[in-house]
Amino acid sequence: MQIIQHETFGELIRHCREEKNLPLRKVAAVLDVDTSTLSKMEKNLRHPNREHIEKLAELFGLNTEELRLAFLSDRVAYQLAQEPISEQVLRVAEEKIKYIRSKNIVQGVLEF
Amino acid sequence: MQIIQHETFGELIRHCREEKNLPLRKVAAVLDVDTSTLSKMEKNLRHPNREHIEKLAELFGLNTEELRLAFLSDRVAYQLAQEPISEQVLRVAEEKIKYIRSKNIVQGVLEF
DNA sequence: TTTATTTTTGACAAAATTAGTCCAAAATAA
DNA sequence: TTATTTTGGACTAATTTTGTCAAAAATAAA
Repeated sequence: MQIIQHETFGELIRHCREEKNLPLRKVAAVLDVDTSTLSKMEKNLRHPNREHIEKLAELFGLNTEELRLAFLSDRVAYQLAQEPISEQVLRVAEEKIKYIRSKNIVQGVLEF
Repeated sequence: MQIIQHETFGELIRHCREEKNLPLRKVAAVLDVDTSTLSKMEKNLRHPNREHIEKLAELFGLNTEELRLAFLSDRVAYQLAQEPISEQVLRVAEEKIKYIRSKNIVQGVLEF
């Protein structure tokens, strides 16, 4: 399955579910949540945790990382969508991440 | 004052305060919070709201946007610092923001 | 049509997170 | 020393987030 870049996490898992012709009921059972919760997740009204993402990835044959990418990028995008300075925020954030990581590396060993 | 890119929001406002030789007490009064709250803000243990940012910008003669940039980029950076895929997250988020904005523009009018 | 099944929605309580204060201790300056 | 500033922990209140339930709405099957 080819992931569309601007597809939200919710849209993505809904499309996967529809592709497999599964009712919410079935997928919700795998995640161990109510159908209502999953319905909201597909509408981005509830957010997945790591466990949800792992189970969904397994179920739909996706890479865990790409599902996590979809979720994390959604979160950042919605946090910044109304900010006129979003572009700069992303660039500065990228630099800060590099800086944080460089600080946490002591003689090649990661420390957190 | 020249803003250092990898300086956190907390570090930034502390440096500004020290430059003006103001005790926490004075700045906290402007923000209408306890010195303890401001101390934590300078250590990034509490976060500023829009009002705090505006008052701090005015007090230190900074642009509101650059202060907000410092705060928002911190938030994104700390959310993604432990994610191996942070770079991709930033790129996809950028695309999603463009997409969200394009959806919200109807005949040149912003709709939210 | 009916009937069964799936999906959506709002209301709600529980859980989790965040914010701000108080106060005492620690650090610093006078 | 003494005064002032800064810090940190404990705590409560406020806010946000989560998941469920139950009923309504939508869709599919008989």
